[in-house]
Amino acid sequence: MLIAIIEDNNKYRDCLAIGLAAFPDCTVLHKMSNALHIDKYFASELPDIALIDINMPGLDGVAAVKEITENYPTVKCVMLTVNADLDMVLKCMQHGASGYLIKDKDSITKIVDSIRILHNGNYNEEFPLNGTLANKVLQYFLQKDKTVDAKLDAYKLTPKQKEILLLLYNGKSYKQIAAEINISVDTLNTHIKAIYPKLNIKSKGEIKGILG
Amino acid sequence: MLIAIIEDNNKYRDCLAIGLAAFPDCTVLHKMSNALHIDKYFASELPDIALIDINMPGLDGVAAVKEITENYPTVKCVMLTVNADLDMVLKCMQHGASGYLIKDKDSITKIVDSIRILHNGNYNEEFPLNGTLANKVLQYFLQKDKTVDAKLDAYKLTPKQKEILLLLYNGKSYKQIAAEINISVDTLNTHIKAIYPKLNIKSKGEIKGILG
DNA sequence: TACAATATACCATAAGTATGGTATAGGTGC
DNA sequence: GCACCTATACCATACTTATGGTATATTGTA
Repeated sequence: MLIAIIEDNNKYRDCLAIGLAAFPDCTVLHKMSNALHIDKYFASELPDIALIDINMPGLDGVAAVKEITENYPTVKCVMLTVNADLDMVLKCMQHGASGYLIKDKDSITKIVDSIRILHNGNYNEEFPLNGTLANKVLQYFLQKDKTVDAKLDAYKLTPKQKEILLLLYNGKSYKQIAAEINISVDTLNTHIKAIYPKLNIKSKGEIKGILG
Repeated sequence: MLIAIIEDNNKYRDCLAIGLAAFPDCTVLHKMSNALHIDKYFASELPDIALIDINMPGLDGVAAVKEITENYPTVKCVMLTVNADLDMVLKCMQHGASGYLIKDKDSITKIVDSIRILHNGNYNEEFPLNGTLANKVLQYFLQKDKTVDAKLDAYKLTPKQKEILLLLYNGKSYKQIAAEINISVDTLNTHIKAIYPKLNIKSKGEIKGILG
């Protein structure tokens, strides 16, 4: 497997390169201290896997993933980071990262195992993910999947407010809602003035962010 | 921790009870061979945790979870099963199960660890899940998330239009979107005038109806 | 080269949404 | 009874979103 390492910390980068070289099926093709010269390196030879540090000065890891997946779709990106930040993981996933490992907790062996899985298997079927992160991501999706009704309970809304919120959530206009539940648009406005502060939002659009 | 075991296999039930009793912080409160008499047992004393076998004759494990979470919301349900069936996991999650472990792969120690986490922590923050299953569930949700992208393809939108539609879908205001993708609000309006007819809609709110 | 498609931008107007205020009637609980 | 919450309604104003029109620069392609 041909590997590119994009990591600003010289020590860790070299350490990783040496560690990987110890595995007969791993060849470290490129070593970069930032993501600015990806094109230059990749022009000579394309790696199978790019190990990318998230926290880098200049062009950061997330941007690097985006660039690689867009311009070099055959290269699979595995993120390396010290912090298990859910937002970062989701961002990287959205931009097409293929895996997410944590520097301290995941050993070289674990890294090699992960990239082997990626290299041999189907990108869509495997996403090497650190256990702690897997749980966080899972929670995120579970939260997202929880029934809307259950979520509404958390905001101490009255039955009327729930009813209205659901109609808003389903994309209906004020007119439609007022007609449907037989109140005036003014009354509807009054209800909404009570609902939004409870959810800490300021517009219809943000309801999606609350209820998924 | 007070534990109830609901498991039709006598051998495994007793084995589990004995195993759990070896941990000083575990007390097996009830042992049941089916889920029919939950009320009778729970009337005398409520457990903290219910370990529930999925495959039981009569009232099955999924139904048991439902009954317990509805009537005894303080009791946390951990499912035990031999098969890593994704559908089952999702069903149990929807009905409020707090964890999902596999009989053969997850040892007693793992079970105890899991219920300790549940007992001490917040139900919303932890969901003990067998690693194999975690991956499956993760894939399921990732796949589910991808369908939005697939749906967009059906409407023959340009990349810019897709980008804008997704931002609209996520509840962002015109101002926010214009700032995010560095175009003027006027240009954004022009794009939207091109997008809505393609989707046969007339307002932001209706996007939810299209993309779910 | 010329055409089509895309992306950009501005103007104007109408419709919808957000937020402030004020007010009345019915129900709950102390 | 009185305070409190809920639901109802109206007024006014500001902001956001929707839709019409017109126009220009870029890109790819017939």
